[in-house]
Amino acid sequence: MYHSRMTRGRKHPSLSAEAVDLVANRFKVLGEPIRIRILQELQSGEKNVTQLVESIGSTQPNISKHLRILQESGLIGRRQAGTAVYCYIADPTVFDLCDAVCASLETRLQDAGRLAAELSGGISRRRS
Amino acid sequence: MYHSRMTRGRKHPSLSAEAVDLVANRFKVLGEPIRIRILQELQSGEKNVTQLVESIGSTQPNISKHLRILQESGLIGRRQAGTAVYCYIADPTVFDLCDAVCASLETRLQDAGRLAAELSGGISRRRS
DNA sequence: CGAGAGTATAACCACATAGTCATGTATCAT
DNA sequence: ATGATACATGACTATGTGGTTATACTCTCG
Repeated sequence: MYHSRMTRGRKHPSLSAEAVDLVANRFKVLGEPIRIRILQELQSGEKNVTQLVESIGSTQPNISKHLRILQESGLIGRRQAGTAVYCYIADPTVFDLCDAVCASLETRLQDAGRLAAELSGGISRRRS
Repeated sequence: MYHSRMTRGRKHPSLSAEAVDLVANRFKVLGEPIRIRILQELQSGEKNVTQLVESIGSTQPNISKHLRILQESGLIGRRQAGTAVYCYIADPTVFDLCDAVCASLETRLQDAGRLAAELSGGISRRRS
């Protein structure tokens, strides 16, 4: 039996269904590579739609649609300047999320690498 | 012009396309309410498939499919005991992610609440 | 060796959505 | 006003995937 810790430090009273939906939806917004790319582009400062279209390499309607999703989730904001619309990061904590995922993936890949290295030795040439 | 900070503290050399895909995929795995629910159920200790089916209230094949996705992404692990398969959290950092999202959503909703409160006063009864 | 319990899997359907194309809208310059 | 630029939006298609159903697999027990 694992049983592990019953509750870890702070109490987590099992979120309501709506709260779970909100959290999952935030993750879902981030679950699209092109949206991660957009956030990355905006990390170095605001950019307008055309600039994003060029730097990311997609069509303008596609970028516009993803920008809308990012804005509706509160991750980015917009500022109109003439005919151009400049987008900026509205919730910088999103990069902490990405960093945390990167860290998790890194250890996971390191473990996989260690396993691969271990397997590369074969079984027959191993003494117990 | 916003221009903001050029780079914030640590340098972020714009991840490669594959790295972005990996990150986005991790987020996508978490972008499903039922999978968040499963992780939540496992937070208090390991459970077998039948227990998860009952506590979550879905069908067994559905839960099994989501468990597979969670395992392939390295978030959970499995332990076979007789005919039962017990699942456990393999990457506890996932709860840090959820907490970070919750915190972000909380401030966002608080802001929305403040706006709502402000709007509730109307415009006409406001002096400048 | 059955029989039954616990899971996994395959086939299928329904729906959501990413991408594209065409078009609409708004702002600026001439 | 006219044209041009920047962006948004609607319609459409293709693809991915969540959920269900039926079935297969794998233990354990008698």
